[in-house]
Amino acid sequence: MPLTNDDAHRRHHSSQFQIPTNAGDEDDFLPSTQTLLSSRSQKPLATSDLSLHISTPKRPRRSTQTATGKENVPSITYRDVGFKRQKNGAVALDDGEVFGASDIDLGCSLDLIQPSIVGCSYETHDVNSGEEIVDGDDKFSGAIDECKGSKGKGGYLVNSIESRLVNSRVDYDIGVSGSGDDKVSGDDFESDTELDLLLNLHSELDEEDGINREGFGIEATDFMLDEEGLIQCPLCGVDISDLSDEQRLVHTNDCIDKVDAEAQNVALTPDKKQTSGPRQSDNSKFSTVLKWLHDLGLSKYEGLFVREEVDWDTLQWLTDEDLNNMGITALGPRRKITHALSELRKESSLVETSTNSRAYSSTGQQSNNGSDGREGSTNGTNKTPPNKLITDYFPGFATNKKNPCSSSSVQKDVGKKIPDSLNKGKTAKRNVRNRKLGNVPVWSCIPGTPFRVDAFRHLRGDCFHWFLTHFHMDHYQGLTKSFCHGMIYCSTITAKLVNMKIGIPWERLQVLPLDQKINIAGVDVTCFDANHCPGSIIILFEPPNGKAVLHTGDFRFCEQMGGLSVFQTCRIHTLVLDTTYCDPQYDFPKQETVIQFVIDAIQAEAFNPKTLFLIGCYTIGKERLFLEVARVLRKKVYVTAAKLRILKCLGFSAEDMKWFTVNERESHIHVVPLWTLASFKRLKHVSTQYANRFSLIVAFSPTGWALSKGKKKSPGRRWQQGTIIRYEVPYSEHSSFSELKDFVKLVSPANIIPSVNNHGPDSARAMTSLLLSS
DNA sequence: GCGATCAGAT
DNA sequence: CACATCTGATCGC
Repeated sequence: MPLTNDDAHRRHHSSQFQIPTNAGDEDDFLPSTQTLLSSRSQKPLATSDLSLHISTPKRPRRSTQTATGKENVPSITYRDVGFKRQKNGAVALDDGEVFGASDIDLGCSLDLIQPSIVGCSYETHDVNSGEEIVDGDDKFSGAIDECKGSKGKGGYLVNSIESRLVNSRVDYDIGVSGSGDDKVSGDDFESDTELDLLLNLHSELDEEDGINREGFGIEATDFMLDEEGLIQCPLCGVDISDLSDEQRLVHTNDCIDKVDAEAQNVALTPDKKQTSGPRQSDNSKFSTVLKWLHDLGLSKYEGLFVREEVDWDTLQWLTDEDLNNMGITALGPRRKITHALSELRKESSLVETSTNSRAYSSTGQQSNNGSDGREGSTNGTNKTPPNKLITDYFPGFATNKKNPCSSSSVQKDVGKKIPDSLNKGKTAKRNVRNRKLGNVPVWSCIPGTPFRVDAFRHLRGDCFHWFLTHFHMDHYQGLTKSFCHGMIYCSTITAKLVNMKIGIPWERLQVLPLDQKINIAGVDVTCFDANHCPGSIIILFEPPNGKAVLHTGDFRFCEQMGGLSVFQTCRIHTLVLDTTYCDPQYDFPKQETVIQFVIDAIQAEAFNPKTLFLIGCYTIGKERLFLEVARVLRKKVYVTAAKLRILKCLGFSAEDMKWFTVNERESHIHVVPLWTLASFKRLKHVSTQYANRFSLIVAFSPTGWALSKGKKKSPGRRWQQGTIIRYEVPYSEHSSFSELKDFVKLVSPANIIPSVNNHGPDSARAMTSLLLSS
């Protein structure tokens, strides 16, 4: 049942948004054709720019079958939003689940905001808008202030670009080139726009690539060169200089398989140990600890140490706080232990890399913790040699690019399919990421420290210090409220979200300040804003061994970051790098450029008052995009109450917050989850629901993948089906290829560990063109 | 019945 | 591809 005018009238209306009246009759309105756009746009430039060719989406739309054979039809349902229909027909948010995952599914909010459409009374809306959305968490206010304080220092929030957007000449670098072979409307472009750069990128890189191949022997760069220039197997260290490239791969792959098999054999137990009892299965690894305790005359704490699964490695890094947390509340015993521990550390610092063989490494092969093996290749060479290839920083990269299931055959044409005999789909991918070190991926271990980063999928008793770089599912996955493995370190914003959404008690959360060195377990730790999503951090670890490790988490390199003095003053030994877009094909524009594009596109279409604009976002992420749209256009954007609650955690100023409204009548720009925009099917559903109020939907999908492979040089895409237009805009919260390049150049690490190893076979080559010295 | 985990989806 | 997420099934408590 469509919303009637009467219904609309009875809802309270806001004057905030003035609908332009100069548009043609709504009946006139044709589903945005290129001509129409051009002729009506306030900015001819923008409209011509928008004239991307309309292509058929590649993915066939089909309903998917669940495992049970049930039709999995995406739909907007009450259940999706986690609210309840009340007796009177009104709908209320289900408070008990306000922050349940589904509750944040803003895309499903249409039922909520348009209850009459689905047969509810208007009280519903009142229920909604009158919903108590005040957090009531005063205890956080200090923390939030702290966040705000960081604004001026170059945090996520600092990149307010409003003034630049308003004043600067519009750079239509994106969404302007049509299919890629169209000529860009000449007058409107300067010759040296980013677009040109984009267009030239591929050829340039190809050339570069060629040079590399000839000059340096690109195929060999996947392997480690030792100091004498011999090529070593990244796994066993054997000299393989004399082998052909293929033979080298074969050799390496065999090694991987061996290591993997070993890791499988020994590592299966820890994960399964719930069933067999945590203690007995690997009691031996605690025996040294227990003996040590006994020698100190503290046998009575044996139980605690076993319960917390403190093995010898973990022991070395326990702090007084840890001991207290474990339940050793008496000061005397804690003193005794910490003193004994400091003695231990002194000893072990003499033998620098000497972490004892890891718990699950029964084979003698160093199977864990990132501090070993890998470092051997670059050990001692803090100075970066000139013309070092990027893959020189990826010891064992050959192992990563290889499909783990392709065993030991050399294959460049292996394609995407993984042999059925082994893993399939995502499982296989995970194995790619996690291979090499048994269970714990290399990138989550910080060499020289007892720390893990974003490794909650691999919780173990051998670690007490868990860092979380930001609050995205793929980084906190595995973290549940029953977490009992020590302390979690993260930013204020992340801590707040972790506490709220997962229910981790504050006692387990340690907030890390920004731009300020602190000491944790004998390691200096400094955090910087990662410019990824709110609360995201880059972490610098300076362990006693002098080999600084910089872990970027997910990050987008930006000017402010380049200005940080640490990167110049501190020698970074190991860089754990977000390599999501470490491929020349990903060279998207600056965020502000994309934001400007979105703003202009909205303006171009806004002559039609019956246009609904949708902007995609994540639970956390892409805020800057819709906030800037709101600020520049001076229009509020609609968010659901649940989303607003999240936004309130992110440290935005009161001034910024006023651009958000939970009253959808106040805005024709709605913020929705990205996946709502993923398919036209869903968009059509939205369109149907809004049939009375809107005749056109313009959706923006902000994603770095907008520039991916199949899409070639088209820098942003416009799709249209009937009265629905969807733009894929290259708004990325990860570093582009060239930004990665700049960052690596700036940091000049001796060693790089990629945190994303999901590149196909070809990208190895692409990576090699990442020359440091260029 | 609930939470944790995983497989399979967009 | 998969940025990050959702959904359903399964298992253990």
